[in-house]
Amino acid sequence: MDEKHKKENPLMDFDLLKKLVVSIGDVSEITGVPTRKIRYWEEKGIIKSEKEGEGTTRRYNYLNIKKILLVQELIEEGFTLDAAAKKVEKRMENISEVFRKLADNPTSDE
DNA sequence: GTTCTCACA
DNA sequence: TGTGAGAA
Repeated sequence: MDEKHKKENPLMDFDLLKKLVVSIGDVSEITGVPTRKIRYWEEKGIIKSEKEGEGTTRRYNYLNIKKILLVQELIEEGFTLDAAAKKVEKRMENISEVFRKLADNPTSDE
């Protein structure tokens, strides 16, 4: 049906996604993962968060949330943190690449 | 609301 | 592996 992008799709608001940065509490609500667990994973080095300027609060962007989501799914399937982390790292490479591509060139039809 | 540490299952 | 409780 749609062969070309005539208008902007709200579901493809990559600019918003790239600017989307929330705290650990919001991530726990979105991912359903307790804040304790998120800090625990980061403590193990599975996930990484960015510090907000002068604040010490962790800030997570879309990629971080996606990573947490992937880890959670894998662990629930029976994988361990290290195993899940490895698989997620692999996935993140593709995800970040595709995401960057789409966000930088949303008018490309492929 | 967030951070950290100590301790437990 | 994940959580509870206390303290700031």
